[in-house]
Amino acid sequence: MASDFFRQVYRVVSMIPAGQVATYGQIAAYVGNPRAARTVGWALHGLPAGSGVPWHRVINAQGAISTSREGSRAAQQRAMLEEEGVLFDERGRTDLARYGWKGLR
DNA sequence: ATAATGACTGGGG
DNA sequence: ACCCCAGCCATTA
Repeated sequence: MASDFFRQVYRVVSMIPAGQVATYGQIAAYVGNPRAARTVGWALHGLPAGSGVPWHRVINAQGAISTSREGSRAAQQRAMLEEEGVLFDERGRTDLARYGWKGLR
């Protein structure tokens, strides 16, 4: 566990500013593997609570929460994002064009 | 080393 | 918009 890949993922996710969200594919691209979106999800899956990593700011390319397809974590993720200013529509989606993280630039 | 799995993504019907 | 399918990748058994 905790391979270099995971650490890179954690580092990138930690860079996401509050009030903004990034997609799994985007994180994957930042670590050098734009095709490893699934692996990014896997990395966050094994991430313990209180690790300091804002995993809740990572969502799928559709701007929706995919957290294990359902569960208490999904609801909590939505709540945390709303608290940061990220609003969801009726369909549970965010406006990536507005909240999407553009990167460090 | 091979097979299965999963918090993904994009393309096609 | 919705549903289904195939491709991709690192980790785990």
